[in-house]
Amino acid sequence: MIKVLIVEDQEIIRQSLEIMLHNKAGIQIIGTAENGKQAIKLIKKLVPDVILMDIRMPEMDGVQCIEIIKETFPKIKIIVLTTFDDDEYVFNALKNGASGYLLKGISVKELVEAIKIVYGGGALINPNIAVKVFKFFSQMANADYIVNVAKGAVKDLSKNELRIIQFIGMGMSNKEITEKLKFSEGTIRNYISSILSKLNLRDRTQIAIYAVQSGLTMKEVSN
Amino acid sequence: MIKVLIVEDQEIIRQSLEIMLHNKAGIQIIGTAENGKQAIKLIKKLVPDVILMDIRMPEMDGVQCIEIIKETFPKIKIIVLTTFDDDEYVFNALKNGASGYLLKGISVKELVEAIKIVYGGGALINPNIAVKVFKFFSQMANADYIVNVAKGAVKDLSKNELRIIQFIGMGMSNKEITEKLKFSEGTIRNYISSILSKLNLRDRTQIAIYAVQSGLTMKEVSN
DNA sequence: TCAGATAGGTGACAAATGTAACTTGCCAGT
DNA sequence: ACTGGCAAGTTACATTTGTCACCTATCTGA
Repeated sequence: MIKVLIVEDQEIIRQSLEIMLHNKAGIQIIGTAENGKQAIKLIKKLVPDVILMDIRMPEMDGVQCIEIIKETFPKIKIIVLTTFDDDEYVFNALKNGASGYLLKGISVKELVEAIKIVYGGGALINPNIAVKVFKFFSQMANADYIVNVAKGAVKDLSKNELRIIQFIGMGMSNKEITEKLKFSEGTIRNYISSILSKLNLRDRTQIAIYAVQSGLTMKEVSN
Repeated sequence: MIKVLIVEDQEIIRQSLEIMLHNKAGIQIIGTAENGKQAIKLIKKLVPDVILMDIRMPEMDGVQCIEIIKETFPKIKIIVLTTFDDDEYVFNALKNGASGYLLKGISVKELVEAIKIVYGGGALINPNIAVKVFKFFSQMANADYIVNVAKGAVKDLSKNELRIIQFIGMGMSNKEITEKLKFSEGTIRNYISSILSKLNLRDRTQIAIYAVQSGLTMKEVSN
């Protein structure tokens, strides 16, 4: 039995969701809330497995709500239901860890399916919303022109150089990096010079941009 | 009639795709290719609407192929078919502008549906792959701790300040920014000082990181 | 064993960056 | 007409950053 909580401010929709999901095999609606604040209180009592949540709500909007829920109950899966593809919200909701993003026009069958997929650790995006996600990625591709690094060059970087790139990507000054690695500041500067020439960049700011864009900031350095 | 081209190195799969899609209403297979190079030649002759493409291929891999196709024929839609979720490829394919990313285990019905959606300007992600995309987004969220900006502060930024943040996020020096906006370099520096204190950051490197992480670099400044 | 590479370090310098205090010109509101 | 506020600019200064030439120790392969 998957325990489901519905969070939705419009009564009509809230009720119709309840009716739709009522006595579907494997699904049990354990409660409903009208806004974010109520939802959070309920969650603590009822501990649902999956939450269906509207994104536009009074009091506390869905995005904030997701953020809070995910902090305290990272295991609870959240499916965002939205009337129309609210540009603004999509990415923030995804960023905060929603597992699904669906339009309300979805069929009962699809919704049930979605709940099961999400419960099982999967994720879902509505085709209409997928378009936005895809656009986002191609924007990232365009962003490449901003800091352009010869692809082969990255292989030439030593372990220390990679670590320094990460630190720069976290916004550290030379002094701070000096403390992390146990080199002298002069050495750090020399390393940075070498990084700049290898990657054909001009200054630490460009290194930082490269680090963030390429995701280096978040990787472990093994080499 | 949607004109479809199949690009797939394994003969069995290539043929089975052909058979699957053979005489489906609204779909016409206009050709098949075994690798990227062949595909590009064919595209010029046949001008398909939608391409079904394997991502792992000899000679020229799918990612490169997508990049080239999208450069010269941006209107052609591409659906990537993959045997298994090849981590490496997913993001690069999306970045280069693929409109769909599906596992080969898909049913005929779903595939036909997918082709139509993509042809109509939509996009698709397989649930299994959606998981990766969602993970990617939550990674971005985790990255927030690196450069931590008071959320309220962002509202205080003026239009000029926002534009300067974008330029810094593209790795420009003060001189370069001076040329873009028509202010004196001193003024730019004053603006940056003001940005730093509003966002409570220390130097332009941190501004750049913030710009990239928050996606500001890619947005239009309207205000 | 000896030449050469490699990791780390120094010091001096030029350029870029950030800060602060002050000026100027303009506009809105009273 | 006066005043406060704001956008833009100027100047001077302290700090940080990047470059370069050169030093030292350690190790490695012929």
